[in-house]
Amino acid sequence: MQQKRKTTKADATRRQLLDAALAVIAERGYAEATVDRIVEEAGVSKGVAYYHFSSKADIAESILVEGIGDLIASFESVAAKAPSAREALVTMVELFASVIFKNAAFGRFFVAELWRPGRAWSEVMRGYERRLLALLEGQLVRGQREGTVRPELDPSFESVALVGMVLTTTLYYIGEEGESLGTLTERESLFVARITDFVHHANVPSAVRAG
Amino acid sequence: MQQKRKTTKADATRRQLLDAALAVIAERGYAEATVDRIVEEAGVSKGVAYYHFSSKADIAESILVEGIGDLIASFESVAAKAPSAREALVTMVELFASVIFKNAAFGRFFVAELWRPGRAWSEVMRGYERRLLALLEGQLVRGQREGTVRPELDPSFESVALVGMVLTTTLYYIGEEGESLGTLTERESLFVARITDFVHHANVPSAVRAG
Amino acid sequence: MQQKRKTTKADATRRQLLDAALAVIAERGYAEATVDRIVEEAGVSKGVAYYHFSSKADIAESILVEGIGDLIASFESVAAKAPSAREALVTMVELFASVIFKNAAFGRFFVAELWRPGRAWSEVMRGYERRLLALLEGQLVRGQREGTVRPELDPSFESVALVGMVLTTTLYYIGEEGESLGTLTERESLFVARITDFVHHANVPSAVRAG
Amino acid sequence: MQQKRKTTKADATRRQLLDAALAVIAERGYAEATVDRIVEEAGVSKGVAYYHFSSKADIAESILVEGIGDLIASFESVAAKAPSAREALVTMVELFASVIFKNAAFGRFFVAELWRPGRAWSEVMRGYERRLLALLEGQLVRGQREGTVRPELDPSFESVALVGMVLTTTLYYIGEEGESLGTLTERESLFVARITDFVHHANVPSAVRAG
DNA sequence: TATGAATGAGTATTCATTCAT
DNA sequence: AATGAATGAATACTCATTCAT
Repeated sequence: MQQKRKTTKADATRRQLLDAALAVIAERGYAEATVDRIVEEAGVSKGVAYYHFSSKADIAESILVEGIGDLIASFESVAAKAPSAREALVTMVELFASVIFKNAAFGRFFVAELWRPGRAWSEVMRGYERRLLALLEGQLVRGQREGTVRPELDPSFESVALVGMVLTTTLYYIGEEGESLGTLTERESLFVARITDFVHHANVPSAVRAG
Repeated sequence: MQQKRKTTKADATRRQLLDAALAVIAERGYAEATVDRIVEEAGVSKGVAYYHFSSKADIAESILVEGIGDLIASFESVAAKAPSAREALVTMVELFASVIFKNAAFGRFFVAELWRPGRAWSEVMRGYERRLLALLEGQLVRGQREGTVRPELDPSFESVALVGMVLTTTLYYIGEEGESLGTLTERESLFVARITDFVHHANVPSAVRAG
Repeated sequence: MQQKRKTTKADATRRQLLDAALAVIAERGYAEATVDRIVEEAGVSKGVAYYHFSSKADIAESILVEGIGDLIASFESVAAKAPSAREALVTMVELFASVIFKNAAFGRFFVAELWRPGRAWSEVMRGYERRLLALLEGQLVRGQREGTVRPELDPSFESVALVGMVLTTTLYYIGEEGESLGTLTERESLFVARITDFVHHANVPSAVRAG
Repeated sequence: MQQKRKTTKADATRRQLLDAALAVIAERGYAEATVDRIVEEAGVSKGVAYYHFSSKADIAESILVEGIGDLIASFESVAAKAPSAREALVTMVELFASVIFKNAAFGRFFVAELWRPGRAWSEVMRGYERRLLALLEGQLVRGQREGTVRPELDPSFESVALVGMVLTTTLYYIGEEGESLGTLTERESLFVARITDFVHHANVPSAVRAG
């Protein structure tokens, strides 16, 4: 118990650092985020940052891994429960957009690093990306089996397209309208509907849609 | 004449610097591209870089402005000549993807900076972005008038989605298959077709498509 | 008894720290030996190092003082028992070389710190050095009285020369041949004989030697 | 010529840095010498240090290499000119001691690094050391041929012993008496004579010496 | 006695930019 | 136009030491 309390406090420090880092990185990007600013924002000394993480890159990677990890967990849950690929895809896209709406900082960091040349992140990070894309791809393939996704579509291509599109449009929207706090506003929900509608039309065979 | 030759030589140096800068930036991103590496790659001295450009950011912005400027010019030409919005959009998307295929370095730089928080570039750069998006938007509106784009689509939303999707999928494809030299290969053309098909389905009303 | 057992355990921890510190210092020198590495090597926590020692320098000094202290004790015993200066000197040199052979880490640390500019060690350490040199010097003076050391030799000079020579040659030998475990090998004994022979010739007047 | 002047100025800066670095290192050793102190001492900015050298270690290595290089050149000249091994050895030892007398800073740095565990210096440095020892060794072998060095001596062993002895005794002497400026004082010459006498007795066969 | 989280001053190194030539 | 030496502020990272538990 004594032990536990200590561990908890150390974990709290770790969390503060991650939160502060995300905030600072979101402001000006990874490269311009300084460790000094991060620890100042977190209200801890510089030393602890290096006690808990091995480097600035390690901090950033932890943020990305954690964020994508959560997303992957949600996607997996959706994949397991959704009665149809169509519903799974819609929910996934909604989830993804929601996450970005609620944490634009993470979205910005993610989009900036996802296609960044010469990325600093390890193979671990790439593995996470692949898993995220694979979950989308899986539902697209399932949709083709179920007849709700056009057979001529390339699932691998489209999973990337979906991620790129959701990220870019949502961030663009936030840039113009401001970030969301708490639950999505009506306008935001409308916007998400626009994405799912777009995807729906792109995917579904005319015959089915007409029906 | 003396004057002209000199100017020409100066222009050549400027060109060398821009090309070298793009190559270096493409490798590891803007932040990790050093002026030292750029002048080394260009084979000129450090001082001359600051004779031709006011700062490192100025070099980078010149690259972006030039690249997007060319794209805008092409788009404008397409917009003026295309007999229908539908054809204009397809051509624009093809053009865009081609540019990236032939110059992945530029594509990577563009995608990294387009949604980057706290961007270093001036309003000039934002103006270019807006013009690029406006040209796509214009054709989407035209398409709605012509009945080949679903009226419920938001042209502003979709122009952003198009740019994001084309950039991300093309770069992803290049990452897996390697960059193109010279004209597009058959596989690359097939890939571009996949994008236009996706867009087509997302845009066109069922009735029209069915027809 | 409770007391004693505790003391014993505390002493064990102290011993572990000293041994670990010597090992770490021997690897890369005092400056590059970190307290973190030392406690890791010792298998104890960081705090405990500062419970037993007041500083990193204190740990290092303890090692040196202990090592030289042992050497001094041996030298004193030799000085008391040896029937002649000549035998005393030979035994001292043999002892010194043996100690280094069996603990190259200590030898390296000693030689590095002995002539180091701006040494971190206190006057205590200097006192030990002086005592060690004085014991050698004492036997040289005795040898002069006994007629086995040339009168024109400066005992102060030579005591330093002996220490320097034994340290450097032995470490050089170890560097080439590897450290000794347990008793000295035949080759090592041969090497030590080489040192004593050298010293013998340098010291002894021709008349005596010839005799 | 314009060119030459520039080069000269750059070289002067380089020299200033090396001199300053030696002074600072001599004070407290390599590990405690900071680049800040060095550039302050040299009266230049921090940046130039890294323009001329790749790292702090590079600066230090340059000092060592230069110093030993000079010594090697002198030794080679002596080896070529000396009529006998005996004279060559005496001159070499005198030269070596003189260099240290006139530049104790270098001597201290040299002795500290020569047997330092986990040395930072490259193979280049080791090569220099070997060449220095080889030149001494060469004269010892020659002396054995000429009959002025006892055949039972191991030249490899003794070359190391000589270097160690000269370095340690000279530095010890300087520590007690202070460094020399300009030519050697009478006392210092006397001290050097003491070394050569010691070496002489250690080397020469009794028969010869008696003769 | 022992733990390990936290501190913060210190350090090497980088790099955009300037400037004398 | 061009060179390359020089500047100095900024930055990631280290590490001896402290301290609450």
